[in-house]
Amino acid sequence: MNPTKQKILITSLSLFNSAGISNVSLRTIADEIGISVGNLQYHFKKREDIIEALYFQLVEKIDSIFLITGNDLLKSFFNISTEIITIFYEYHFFLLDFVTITRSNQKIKQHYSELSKQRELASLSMLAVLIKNGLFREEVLKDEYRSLFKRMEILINFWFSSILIQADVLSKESIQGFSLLISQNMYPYLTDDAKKQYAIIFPSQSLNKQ
Amino acid sequence: MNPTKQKILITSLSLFNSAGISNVSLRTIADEIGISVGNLQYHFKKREDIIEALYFQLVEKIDSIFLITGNDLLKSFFNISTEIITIFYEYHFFLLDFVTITRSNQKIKQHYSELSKQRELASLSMLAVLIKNGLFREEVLKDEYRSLFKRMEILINFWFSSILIQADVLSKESIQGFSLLISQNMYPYLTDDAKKQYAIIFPSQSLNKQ
DNA sequence: ATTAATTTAGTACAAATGTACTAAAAAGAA
DNA sequence: TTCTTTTTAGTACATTTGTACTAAATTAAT
Repeated sequence: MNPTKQKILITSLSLFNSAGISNVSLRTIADEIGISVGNLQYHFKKREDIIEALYFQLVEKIDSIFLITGNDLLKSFFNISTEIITIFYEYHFFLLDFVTITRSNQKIKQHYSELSKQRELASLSMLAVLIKNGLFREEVLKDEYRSLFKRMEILINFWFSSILIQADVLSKESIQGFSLLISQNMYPYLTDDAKKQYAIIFPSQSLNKQ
Repeated sequence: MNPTKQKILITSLSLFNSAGISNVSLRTIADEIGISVGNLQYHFKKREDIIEALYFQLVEKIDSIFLITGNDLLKSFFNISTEIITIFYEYHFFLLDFVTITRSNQKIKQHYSELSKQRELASLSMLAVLIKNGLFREEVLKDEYRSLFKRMEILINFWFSSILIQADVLSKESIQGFSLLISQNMYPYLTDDAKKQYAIIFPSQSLNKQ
């Protein structure tokens, strides 16, 4: 890719993340790089185009996660959400303005909508495997795991938002808090066998029984 | 309250909800009411002041929920989240732009931050009562119910956002989906006794055992 | 009825933003 | 070299937005 184009994407990402999309104009980006707005416009006709490009970068990175599959089934299941949130952190501007972006960009909205459906199917079939391997219990409520997926999706998409509505800055440490949240969300669905493994994977969460 | 002032708040709320804050200017509001911008400015010096006023309206309404306590402990516990989300729907503009608003308004951010802490304490003591009454099980992980509260908070705050990043419009029906999500989030923490009650409260969620 | 306070309308302005357009400079191809 | 294409810079413009300011109109008070 054209080095200028690449520089624009990297700088935009950094500025978007730290200041929020609405506070970053084309001039801000151009000034930060040290090029003219005309030049910037030559590479990206509209501001939306930059956001779109970054979105598809993000999607690609997330996709690559699902290609790697570990040996320890349960552990890799927990790891996936940590890996996702780590990449999401790199692009957190997008999540912080998720609603605004999809509101003004139909292309991204439609793409994400499709993606979400695919992810749901993939997650449910992943869960089916975990059940078959005796790690997750069977459903005891109707659509229980679809509901679990939905909740996970919301937690992942809006975790950083939930931090920033209270804190002044977003730091990388917030990723750890997320892992705790997610693992505890899963816990009740584990079989007794898997719960023992859980205690080994997350020893700090264990209760000191008296 | 001054009738014009009241009209401004009602109209602003309606416009904010349907178009999103960023697409509603002072002129839009004034035009919609049929008054001058000058007049509007007389009542609310800055656009932020309208948002602030609406925020505190919202907070007040939510507060009033916690004053009412039903007889059936478990049922009223489930009802609370439905009541909250119903009021949130009335003010959904706020939740859809939660990050943007708190980013530019320190007063709201700090107030919400305090509020959140209070709500956490209130929820945990509520849960303590439910445990004492044999409806919720004891914690089996460290800070398990704090984590549950956190998850509930995120789901409540960003439920409408999670709908709108995929759908084109937000309808009142989305409230039902939320109730399902929340009740299923609670289910694993219920005692066997409470699970039986659950099956009565939410018969449609029961699995037809074969 | 006169005065004072409140409410409303209208105008104007400065700042910012996306974007269109032109021309120069640099790079590549023949 | 000469010609073309790509890349860059610079200028200019239309629009929007929040907001300040002035003056008229309305309402309340005495």
